[in-house]
Amino acid sequence: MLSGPKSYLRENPYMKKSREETAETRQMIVKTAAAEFRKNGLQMGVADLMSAAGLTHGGFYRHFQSKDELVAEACVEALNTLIDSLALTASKNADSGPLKAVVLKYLSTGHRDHPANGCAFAFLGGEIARCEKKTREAVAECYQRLIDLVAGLLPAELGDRGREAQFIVTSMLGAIVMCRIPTDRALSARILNDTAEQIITRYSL
Amino acid sequence: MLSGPKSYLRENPYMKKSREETAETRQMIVKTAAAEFRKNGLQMGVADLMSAAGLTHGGFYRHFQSKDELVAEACVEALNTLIDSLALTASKNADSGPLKAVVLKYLSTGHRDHPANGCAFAFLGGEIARCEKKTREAVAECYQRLIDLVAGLLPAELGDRGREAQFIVTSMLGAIVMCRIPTDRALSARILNDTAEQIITRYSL
DNA sequence: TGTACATCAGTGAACGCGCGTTCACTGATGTAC
DNA sequence: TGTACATCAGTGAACGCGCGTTCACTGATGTAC
Repeated sequence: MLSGPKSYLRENPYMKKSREETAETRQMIVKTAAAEFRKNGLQMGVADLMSAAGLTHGGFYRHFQSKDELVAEACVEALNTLIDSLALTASKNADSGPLKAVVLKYLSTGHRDHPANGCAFAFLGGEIARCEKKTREAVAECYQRLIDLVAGLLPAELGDRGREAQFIVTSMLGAIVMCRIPTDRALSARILNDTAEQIITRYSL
Repeated sequence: MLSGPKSYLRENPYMKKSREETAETRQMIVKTAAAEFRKNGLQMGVADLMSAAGLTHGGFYRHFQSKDELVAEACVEALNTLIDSLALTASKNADSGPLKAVVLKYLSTGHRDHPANGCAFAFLGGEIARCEKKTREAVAECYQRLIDLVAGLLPAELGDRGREAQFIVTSMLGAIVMCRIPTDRALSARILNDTAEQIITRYSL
């Protein structure tokens, strides 16, 4: 194969370095899109996205078949990064209430005010629900990952930790969706604080 | 004034019937938009919206200064209609658990599958958060209305009914946002049922 | 009451603009021998 | 090693299309006298 006819060459790992660099560029576009979509919504344009990544729009289709493909990957990237960072928060607070730390981090004004690093379920949920099947399924898998993380932080005594985790996650999600609507900062903060307090009290975190 | 010079005529209620009909048409456009926006998102076009209302796009600006003006009114219309219908459900079930009936109606697959009549917080929340101040403030007032409705259905013994209501509403909201993402109907239904069960159990509804 | 005029909701063509996507081209890099 | 050639990420102009908005026009209805 390695010394085979020309038509086979494309399937072999020639030009390794170039391919690695290309993959890095692609990943950088995905990461940029993950931030920009959360800030501006999924209707943000390909040209603006590429320029936020320091490139011009024409090169976009060297990396992606369509904008939809990027949307799917960017949502998954955004969610996995968020879940990783919540898992890190949990392990950093393993001794002093890991779930409490996760809840307080998720329901913080910092989360509310920095959509670029925030929860794509909350910032883009409505739009994702209108996306194509593949995107929705990939995002649903991330949801499962988040549920599993939270379930693992709940006391083993609890009857059905998955169900409790589901409730905790959707509660927090709803609070972040809602708290971003009012322009009244006090009302907004109250939504976050009330929800955090309810969860912490109910689960004695 | 009534017999004053021409320049004053516009301020008087001449052509009463026409003005009423115009107001009805305008209201019909708002109601159509309230449904269409929830189905397709706020980025839905003015031309499609007007054609869904049985009109052509050109007439739009006889009724609204801009699309943003319609967006604000349509969101408020959608939310008030939803809140009214939940209040009706509560009063119909005044004897047999009004809040339980409200929770089960909100967290139903019927709600999930019929966005045209659904909760604009859940279906459009992320997009509304990116709207202009006026829209966000008007929507936040509707949120307060919903909180007050739910708070009024909670037992008076509860310490802070507003806070409890806030938690119930954001939990339900988060569940509806999330349940619309998976294509797996079983997972989707589980999100709704788990949340309903948790709320009903916790508040002994 | 009848006639001439004014109003204005609704129509459909047109506006400039930005969208997702395509394409001919460039130039840096890797391959062939 | 040196030279001729192939690859392909990235560029920027261009594509058709749909967007929000404007405008000259229409025709039904109301007003003036």
